[in-house]
Amino acid sequence: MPSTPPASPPRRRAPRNSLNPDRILDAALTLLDRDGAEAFTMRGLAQQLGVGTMAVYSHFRGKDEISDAVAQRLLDTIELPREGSGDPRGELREVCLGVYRLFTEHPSALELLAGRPLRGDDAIALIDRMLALLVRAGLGPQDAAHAHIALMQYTVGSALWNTRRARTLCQDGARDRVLAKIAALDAGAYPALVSLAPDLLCARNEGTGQFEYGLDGLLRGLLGAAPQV
Amino acid sequence: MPSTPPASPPRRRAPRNSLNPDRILDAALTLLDRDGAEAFTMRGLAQQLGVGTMAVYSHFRGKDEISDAVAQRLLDTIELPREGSGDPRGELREVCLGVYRLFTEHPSALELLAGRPLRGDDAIALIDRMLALLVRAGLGPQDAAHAHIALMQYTVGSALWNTRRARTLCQDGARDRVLAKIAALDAGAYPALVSLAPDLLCARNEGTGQFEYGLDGLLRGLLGAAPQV
DNA sequence: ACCTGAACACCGTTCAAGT
DNA sequence: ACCTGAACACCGTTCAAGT
Repeated sequence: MPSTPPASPPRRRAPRNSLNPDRILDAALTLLDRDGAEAFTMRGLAQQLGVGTMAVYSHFRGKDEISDAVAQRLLDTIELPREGSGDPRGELREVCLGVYRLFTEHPSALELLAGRPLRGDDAIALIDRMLALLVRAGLGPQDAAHAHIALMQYTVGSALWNTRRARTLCQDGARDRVLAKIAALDAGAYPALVSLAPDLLCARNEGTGQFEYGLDGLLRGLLGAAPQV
Repeated sequence: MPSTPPASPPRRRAPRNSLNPDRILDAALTLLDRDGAEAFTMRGLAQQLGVGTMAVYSHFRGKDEISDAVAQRLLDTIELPREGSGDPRGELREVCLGVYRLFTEHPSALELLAGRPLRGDDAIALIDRMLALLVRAGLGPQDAAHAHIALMQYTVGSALWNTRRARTLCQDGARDRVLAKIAALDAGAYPALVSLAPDLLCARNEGTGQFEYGLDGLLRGLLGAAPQV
């Protein structure tokens, strides 16, 4: 059938002001969450918007600027617990959980934020809040600074760990291959691993339980001995 | 000068067996460490080897297989402390420091390993060792599993944090821009951050000091109260 | 068997041109 | 001003061909 038109007919020219930074960022976040940062392309973004590839460049300098803007917007969505007069440890827990949730709900945020300096007001507010809580918990300036960084590192590391694990385990048959590998382990050579394998697998599937286990341990170790459930 | 030959004359055909997997992985690691995972390309690798782009494909299926092999080789270089009968906490510290050092000395290793399941024997040995130490420290099976994952997450997060920070701070003027940003902060709006800014900057430049601070805190919190220097 | 260049289907981005 | 396609310099990889 020689005269068949192409399957997707050439898009009509987009009306004059149909595009704007907000619409672009919405589409970018949708694609980022759906396909991951690695698969995020300018061409795909334009297609999602129903627009020529270069149209986006009228609103953003390029891909990096879009990634930055998406990251910034995500940071702004972190909910800080309302200023409480209660124990600072509980509030610190909430703040870290908020950051963790952001990163696990938007896995691409990790890749977007990991490399860039935090320069949004909300990120600043978050850091200030954590530091104030650490001081209120009784830490001196240097301890508070160290503790703040340690908490952020643990939180980011946990989120990264989980999202990467999730991605590799979602592939077809990956789960079975892991189980087979474990079953094949030599119990003589790796006794601890073999006997704890069920617990390891179980710990992984716990959602935020694993994160909270380490977070509570870290807070306990950093803030002092108060047992607190 | 119309007859000038091209600056780099076409490479002679490479002798028959000059290439082998080891030479390829050596070159790959060199490039990865020098330019980062993002800048690592098959074409660049072939050029580094003085060989046509496609020559590498005779020894590896593709880029992913090379990345996997490099990651595996790096993992194998982690030195486990010799089996000690002493306190498990000190040994756990050493193991985590070893992993941390690997990741900070080879920043690309993080990107290579973060997404892939650990399937080398040395990685297995490392996990087994950590679990055994945690059990020896008195943790039950589930606690040991949780603690092991938390320690890995913290270690990976710290290394990621540092290498990314280092990369962005190495760019020209980035350091000054950060300082200017801090100086411009409103002390009324962000009192804790402003007063602790010097401590934060200082904590960052400490090398492994910051990492050890959090690691000791985490070990203290996970293993129990024994104070230990 | 090992190494080669040309070619394909991608990518981000520059550019000159349309409206 | 905003949107467009063609073109450029990249990328990983397939392929048929050289040695």
